[in-house]
Amino acid sequence: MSTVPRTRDRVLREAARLFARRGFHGTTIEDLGAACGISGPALYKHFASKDEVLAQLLGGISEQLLDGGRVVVAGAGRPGEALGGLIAFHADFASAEPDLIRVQDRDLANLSDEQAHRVRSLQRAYVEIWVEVLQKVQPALAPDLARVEVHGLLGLLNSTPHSGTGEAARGQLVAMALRAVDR
Amino acid sequence: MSTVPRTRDRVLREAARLFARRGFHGTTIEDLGAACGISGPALYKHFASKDEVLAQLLGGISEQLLDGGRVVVAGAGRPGEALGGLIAFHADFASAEPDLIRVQDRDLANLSDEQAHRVRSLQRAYVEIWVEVLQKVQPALAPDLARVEVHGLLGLLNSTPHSGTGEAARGQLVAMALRAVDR
DNA sequence: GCGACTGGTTAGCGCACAATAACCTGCGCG
DNA sequence: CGCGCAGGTTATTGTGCGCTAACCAGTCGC
Repeated sequence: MSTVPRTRDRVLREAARLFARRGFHGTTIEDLGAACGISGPALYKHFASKDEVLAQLLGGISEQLLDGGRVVVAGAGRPGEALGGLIAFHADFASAEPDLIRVQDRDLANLSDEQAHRVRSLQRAYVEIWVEVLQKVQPALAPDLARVEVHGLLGLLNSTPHSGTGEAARGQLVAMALRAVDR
Repeated sequence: MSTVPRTRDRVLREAARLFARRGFHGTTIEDLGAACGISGPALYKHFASKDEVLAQLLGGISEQLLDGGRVVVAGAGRPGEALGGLIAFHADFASAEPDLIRVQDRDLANLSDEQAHRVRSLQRAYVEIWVEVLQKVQPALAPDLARVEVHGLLGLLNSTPHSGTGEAARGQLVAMALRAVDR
């Protein structure tokens, strides 16, 4: 079915787990291979370098969030609905993938300049979606304060790696986020 | 005046800056020395190892937060006042020291098991202070949900490295945090 | 004025680990 | 059947970097 080999995906999944726990530099090529049932340099049959693994991982996350965010906003009617949708969407993601959340804002610094730039612009675009929506909900809010508020919301929702990923936790965080932007 | 040499403190300050930007493994001993005006292995006159630098840094942060939190709670009257005090206190810290915030939850994994354990218990104790206060404010809240809520608040306030450290930003985050726990 | 200590220097060692080389196996295919 | 290639293996290389060694300058106490 999949034209792309399955091992590659496996590597990315395990990389998320290991990088989240021990960090990028704290994980060796051999660790990563072992976690995938293959060992060591076999990874180079699928990725050009260790850095490329990280780049694929971070790029994938950022694209997934950006795409999802766009879909949510496109499908929403009133701005308030869009904001609620973004909160729910991000909470879903953070709750389902705490490892990815962890890696995303922790190991960006370990990317090559070029890749880091790419990922950062995706992230920026995602944040801008939020900022635009928030500014429609609260037109009086200055743009830079809106950006502060968005980063605050994302920080709140991204606390899943520390706080737990259950359905109850997710609901709690969503409720807090909604109260935080409600006035 | 200070019985302790000044260079040591300088190293810790620069370490915070460099670790925050490039990460622990992304910063070499020589980088760190150079940033302090000395070069390379001179660090070993002040620290036994690179890891000890990180340990001192993280330990210092955790103790500072824990002590500060205790003082706030001890000096507060009603529980609501204590919670507001904790929020203001943490916002002050996160706003003044975004680098420390960054390093704290990013490079914990690079500590030795022993040191990591020490730091983690300090962090846990700090979180417990928040949880206890929050539970007094909202007695109906289940303990584990209170913990979720606290981590959410800390995540929100800890967004300063992404969102900016101005006075206006700090105020915005505090306001959000207060709304998030108000009902 | 001379040991001893503090805090700095440069040179060099050792090792972990990313990356490569060289080799093997099974499988689709004309 | 033989050939190419996808996807493994182990052995090896190269190097970045943490840390030690050996040495030197200033400053104190006696």
